[in-house]
Parts: sequence; structure tokens; C-alpha cells
Amino acid sequence: MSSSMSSPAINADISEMLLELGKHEMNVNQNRFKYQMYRKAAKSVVDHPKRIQSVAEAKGLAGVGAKIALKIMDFVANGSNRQLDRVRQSDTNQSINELLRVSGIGPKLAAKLMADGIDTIDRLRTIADTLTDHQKIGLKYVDEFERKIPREEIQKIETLLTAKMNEFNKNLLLTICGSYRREARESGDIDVLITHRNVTSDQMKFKTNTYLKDSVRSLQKCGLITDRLSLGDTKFMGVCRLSKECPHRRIDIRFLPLDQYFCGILYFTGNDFFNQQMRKHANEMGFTLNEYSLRRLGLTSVPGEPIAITSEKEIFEYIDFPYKEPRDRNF
DNA sequence: AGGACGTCGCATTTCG
DNA sequence: CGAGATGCGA
DNA sequence: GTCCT
Repeated sequence: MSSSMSSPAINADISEMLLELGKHEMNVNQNRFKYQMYRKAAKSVVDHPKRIQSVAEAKGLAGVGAKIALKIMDFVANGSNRQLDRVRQSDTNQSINELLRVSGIGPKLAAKLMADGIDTIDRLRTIADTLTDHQKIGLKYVDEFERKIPREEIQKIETLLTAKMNEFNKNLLLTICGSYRREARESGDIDVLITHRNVTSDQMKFKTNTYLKDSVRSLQKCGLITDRLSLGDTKFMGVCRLSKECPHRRIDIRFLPLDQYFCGILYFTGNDFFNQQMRKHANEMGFTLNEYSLRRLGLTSVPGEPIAITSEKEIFEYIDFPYKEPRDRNF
């Protein structure tokens, strides 16, 4: 989904090439900075209103330098890109990408598995006993986790979650963020934020609470949560299923103190590019904004104490940034 | 020319 | 055994 | 790989 629908993605093919090269840098070469630069370039390209025709035109785009400009021209002239073709036919690349489908397996382990001759998911199953709990669950649901979640299913999960949480503690509040909150028709996973009316970050500094663990236990008991990838005092990562007819879904639940709840909702609603732009604007207005708080910057750029926030809208008002409904944050 | 590029919670491994 | 480092995901 | 200093 490109940010502006004005001219329907005239450079979409170039953008996809760059994204694929970026993925290769991340997955095979383990270079996340090159990956991010390719992503940035890909976004510039897809937002560019006319077909890229020259090196100069390419280099004018943010994130596109000499090297990527040449790759773009190669692609435009030949309908393909030599490096991309080489990457695609590489057995190593194909194997690593197959292994990376398993949640909990990253570039490091994938490379090690390759060295040990484990180059397919089928072979991975033969050594499943050596995997961590997280990786075993990733393997078990490898196909299900790749299915998109229809909005209607998340709405039902939201209703169920709200009912269960309320039943177990009336002071708990809940918001499902991510692309669901941006009103997407379907989402890749479910990102839930919860807080408690009476819990502050000051309290949590010296005393943790069990609201998250208790919530998770209650949701396991009713059968919604089926597996756990990780669980601490503030973050649960795991698996849920609405009913036996539905696939298993990835779900994250975070517990935040009330004073950080709204910055958290803003942050986890995204998208990434929207957050980036809003944080930049905050800086220009003399603030610093992150997932926890909004703080005014002093003369020496030293952040002051967090500003008290009681709604998401307030954050926009403080930094004089025009309010955008979640559905309009797909930058 | 050379450093920055987001940061952090959790699970696991490694070091002492 | 505990403290720090690493991998991973987001 | 690109940008900034």
C-alpha cells in the first residue's frame, strides 16, 4: 500500500526490486542498515509520481545514492537487475529464506543451520528437539502464521478480550493497536496494549505487578491463548485462536502504566513512517517523543520530565501537529 | 574520511 | 551461581 | 548503502 494513491505506483516494480535486495542484505548478509536504506529508497521510488528515466532523476530521491541509482537504471533498461537475478537463483539465499519463515529463527541461526546441512524446514523438523520453545512453536505454526487475519476476526477477538479482562479486573483498559487500529481490512498479527487505572510508572519502578501474567492466565484458561513464546512483567508474546475453525494467530500483549498508555497507543498504532514524521515534528517544536513519553527539550537539548498525558489527541495538541485519525496514518 | 543508522523485553547462552 | 552478552522480534 | 559532519 503506497502512501499517496494519486498516481497508481508507476515505479512499483522498481520498488519491489529494491525491497528484495534489502531483504537479502538483512537475511543473508546480516546488514540491517543496508536493509533500512533499501527500504527508504523503495519508499521514495514508489512515491515518485513519474517513471524514473535517468540516473540523475533517481539520485534526486531520498535514500537513493550512486549505487542504487545504477541498479535502478539497470532494471529500467533490461526489465531486470543482474544482482537480483543472482540473488534469486542462489541456493543459499533460497534456503535461508525458507528457514527464516520459522518464528524464532533469525539470520544467525539460519546461517549456522546451513553450515550444518539443515537447509529446509523438513530437515529442521528432524532436529526439532534442539530448538528453543519459541522456535518449536514457530515451526508448529509456520504456515498458519503466514495467513492474514481478517478484520472481522480481530473484532471478535477484541470483544472476547474485553469481556474477559473486565470480568477479571474492572480497572484494566485495553486497546488493540497496529494496522487493525488503522482500520485495515486484514492484519498480520494482533498487538494489544493494556493498562490499569491506578498504576503509574513511578510505582512500577520499585514494585512490579502481576496484571499481565494474571491476564494471560485467564485468557489461557478460556482457550483463547494457546501458546506462549515469551512472558515477563510487561510483555507477552504468544499465540491465540478464536475458534477451532480459525488458524492460530500471533498475538502480543503489553502492560503499560497509565501515564505511558497514550504514547504507547500512538507508537504501536504506527505506521513506522508516520511515527518517524511525527517524532521529527516534535523535535522541531522543541519536544522529544517516544513510545513512553513526551518531554520538552531544554536549551541544551536535555529532555525534561515527561508531560502528563491523558489522551492520544493531547500529544498532537502539545506539539501542534494536525490530528490524524488512525485510518489516516498509513504514510 | 568516518560514524550513525531506534530501542528494549525476554529467552538463552556464555563468561567468570 | 549471577552478571553480562547475544539473538530475536517488534 | 546513504547521509551527515
